[in-house]
Amino acid sequence: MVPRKPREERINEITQAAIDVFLEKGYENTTMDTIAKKAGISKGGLYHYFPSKDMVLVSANEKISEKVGEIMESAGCCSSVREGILYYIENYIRYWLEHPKETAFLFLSIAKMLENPELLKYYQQYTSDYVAFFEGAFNLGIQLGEFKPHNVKASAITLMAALDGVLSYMIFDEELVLEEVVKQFEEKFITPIEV
Amino acid sequence: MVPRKPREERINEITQAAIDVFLEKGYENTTMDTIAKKAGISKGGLYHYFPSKDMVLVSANEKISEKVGEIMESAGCCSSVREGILYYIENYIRYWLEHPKETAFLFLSIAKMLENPELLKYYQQYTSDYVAFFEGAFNLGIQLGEFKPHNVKASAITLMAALDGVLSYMIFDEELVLEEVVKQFEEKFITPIEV
DNA sequence: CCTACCGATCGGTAGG
DNA sequence: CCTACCGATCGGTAGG
Repeated sequence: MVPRKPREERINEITQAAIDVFLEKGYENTTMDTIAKKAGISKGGLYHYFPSKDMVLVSANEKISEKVGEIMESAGCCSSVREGILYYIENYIRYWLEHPKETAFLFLSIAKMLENPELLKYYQQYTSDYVAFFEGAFNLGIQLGEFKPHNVKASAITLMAALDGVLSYMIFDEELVLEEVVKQFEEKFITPIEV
Repeated sequence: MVPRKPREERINEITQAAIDVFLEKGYENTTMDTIAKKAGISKGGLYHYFPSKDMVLVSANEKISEKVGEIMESAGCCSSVREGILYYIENYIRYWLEHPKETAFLFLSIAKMLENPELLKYYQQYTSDYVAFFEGAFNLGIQLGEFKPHNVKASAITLMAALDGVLSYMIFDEELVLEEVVKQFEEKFITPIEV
């Protein structure tokens, strides 16, 4: 028997269907059957592709976070390392700010992964990529003489942490303007390490 | 009919029972009946004190976060504002780091509150208290000539955000030592504003 | 023995 | 503050 569609593609469709329902109804209020129906598949068929609802969560989380990878890539085109990092910070915050439901889902995913040792490794992958991005950028900046030598990994983690942390604050506090926050991040995380 | 115990006390007992079960089994795997049994009450009785499972979550969250208030108070006794803020940063991180289950629960609570407009106000209360603490500290520091005048609210939010954000990183990344992280926070958030 | 599924139903639980 | 009980639903699995 020949598969109608490649496995990868099917997984992609299911993940997108899951995201649609998760964002509309929340994770806990979404049934596997609803996801299956939306993906044009049976529940039994869904379990052929995903071993559990948790793994659908992980897959949805990965897909939602893909946008962040794109922002990283675009940041590479900036004229200086400094501009690249600022570009990333601004667009990272902007993306989540413009997608509050995705942000709530992101936080739920983190919570789920933190409380489930089986899932923790997916979260580790997700964060180590982001930290590596900043580490690479800082190192490049040092190499190019833009930045002073410093503890690059520690800086990268603090910056990533502050970015993640600030998201939930910004969602409900309308006084917090994007430009203000970006300026803050520039003052705290970039200016001090500049040559 | 005379209540056997004051309402406040009963709510406290139930909240503690709920925390015990939440931390052991996770929020979603905890039934109202289990909480009730643990608190020595019936499920019907439990609903006399809490209108919904969500409100038990909020109450549990408040109680778990009480420790943070105590750290704030202790920080007031430090010899300088600088030392007080450092004391708070160190003990805030230490507390959550030593209680990873509580941290996972905290993140879950945030996620729940972000996705439920009804609950958002509880989260707002929770954060505005913390931001106010740092705002107060920074203002005092400026008054006493320890710190340079600067955008105090923005600094407070960025610092709080970074603190919250760094927690999830530290839980799984064992390379991240408390002292290192505290040093980072000092460099980024205190040294630059010192006179 | 493998793949890509399906219709039907299980044992157990939920908040109220 | 309880017993009794509801309408509905869940994630996951069976055989084919």
